[in-house]
Amino acid sequence: MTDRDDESPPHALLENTPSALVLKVGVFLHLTAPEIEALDALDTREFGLAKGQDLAVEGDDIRSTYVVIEGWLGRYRMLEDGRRQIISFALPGDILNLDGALVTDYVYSVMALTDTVVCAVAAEAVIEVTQEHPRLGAAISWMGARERTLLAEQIVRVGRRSAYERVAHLILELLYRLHLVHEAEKRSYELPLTQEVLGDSLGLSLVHVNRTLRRLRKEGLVRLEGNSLSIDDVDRLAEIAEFDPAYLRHEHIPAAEKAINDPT
Amino acid sequence: MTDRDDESPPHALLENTPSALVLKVGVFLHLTAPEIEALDALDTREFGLAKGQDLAVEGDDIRSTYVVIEGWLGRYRMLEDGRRQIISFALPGDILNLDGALVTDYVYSVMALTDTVVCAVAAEAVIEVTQEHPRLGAAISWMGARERTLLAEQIVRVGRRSAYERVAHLILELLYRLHLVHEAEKRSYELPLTQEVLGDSLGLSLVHVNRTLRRLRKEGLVRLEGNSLSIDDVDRLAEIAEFDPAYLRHEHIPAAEKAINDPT
DNA sequence: GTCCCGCCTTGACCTGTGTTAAGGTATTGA
DNA sequence: TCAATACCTTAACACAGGTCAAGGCGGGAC
Repeated sequence: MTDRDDESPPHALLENTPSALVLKVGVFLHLTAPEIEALDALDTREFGLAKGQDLAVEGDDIRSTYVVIEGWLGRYRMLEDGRRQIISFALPGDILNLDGALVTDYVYSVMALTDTVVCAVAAEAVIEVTQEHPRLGAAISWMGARERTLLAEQIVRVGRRSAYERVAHLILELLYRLHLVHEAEKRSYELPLTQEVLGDSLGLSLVHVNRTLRRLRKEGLVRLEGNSLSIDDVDRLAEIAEFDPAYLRHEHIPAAEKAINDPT
Repeated sequence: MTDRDDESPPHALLENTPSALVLKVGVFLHLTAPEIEALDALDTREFGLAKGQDLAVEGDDIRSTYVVIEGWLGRYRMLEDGRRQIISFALPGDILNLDGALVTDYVYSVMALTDTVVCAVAAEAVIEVTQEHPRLGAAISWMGARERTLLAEQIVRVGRRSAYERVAHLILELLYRLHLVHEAEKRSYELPLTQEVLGDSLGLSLVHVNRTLRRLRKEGLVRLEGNSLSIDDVDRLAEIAEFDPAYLRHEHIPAAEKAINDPT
């Protein structure tokens, strides 16, 4: 994971791409030539966002779907008194607002948590493509299903786990998700989130996140220097968090391939 | 809402239906004759579940999608020490396991919270239908999007709201959802959930749910006799919960109709 | 240099919610 | 009739996690 010239290390996967969608969809579907063509024909627009900028805010009428090329974003909701809940993180390779054409005004906001680059695709165009290429529609359903799984897991995390378990669980989820897009080493990764952001994701206060991290450090489970997080004992951490990566699978799943390839 | 012969009042909407799917999908898409035909051709199997029975448990390899005909179910996860988190409720008219063919083994369990009747459809068949009728695929994407919204809202509820707000918020969400399927009066409905179940949904203990309901009662916001819940002051409750029903819309949305009807 | 600002860290104290325990009221079934 | 079960209710107490407050450190702007 290190022998690569070091200018732009991890997301080489996603570079030079007219349509990041092709790569994303290609992760779990062997695309045919016409399908690739159709995806590439979508007109896309790549642009950057500085840390802290909102990609969209509640009430916007978004008509685009976005593929994250680089950086992290967070979907969140603010309450009137300033409390914030981060609903989900979008990492490189993730898709935001998949159903832009179906769901009209947005009820959450999306913020760049680091400097980011995203690629916008007209949401209606995505739908149109699926009309002609139903397999792509199935692929999209699949992505949607995966997102639901992530959300469900977040509910369990926040609803029934202790602070200690929550932090451990999230750390592991991020490790696995980053692995899938080659943005993590074996047991470590760059975690570009402030403790405040972590708290707002986990339903904890900044201070308690700090206490909890301290405890994990003292117990020799993780190390955290600057933004570099490394996990010393993945197994024990997984045990503490009762973490099972099963819910994160999203490679080619034979059953799905079959169902999709085999119309009628 | 009362002038109807009273044998089987509310879900008349869903009765005598070879395929509850037609009704469900029809809620937000004007179906064409061939589409209806295709949906009706799916072979379905209706069956009942007694309260407390599991429709599926973690690890099952479910190959069916279910439409809830009658009764309430809950999707949940158990932790090893007995803690339970209910991720979402499925009410009459809701669909469970929409992506049965795509996601292999299930990472949650689903339990009948009341006596229920569900209608099973082979999940792969659903996919096949969408290959031939792409508009149906879009409709399914839409349902998926709606479910994600519900999950996101649950995350905010559990992550950043107080017990008092959580209970109020859930009470309102259920009111609105039941309205959509004609299972609620204007400001009241049957709430067939024990306080333990409410707690497991809201990330609270049974005892604290009780305390909180007592408070809502004492403040004249809701009445609860047996399973009959009625809300005395919807507006104030909504204010307390910071509840905005926008996220629950799922009627015909013009933008979506257009996108879907207008291929290329 | 030095001032500021964003972020981390820690301690002291407070409170919302969990836990334990006990009893109440229906309902069911023998 | 009584016992058992399922659910609700309430009180007393405990504790996880929130809040408040203070200070540290590093990097950027000037």
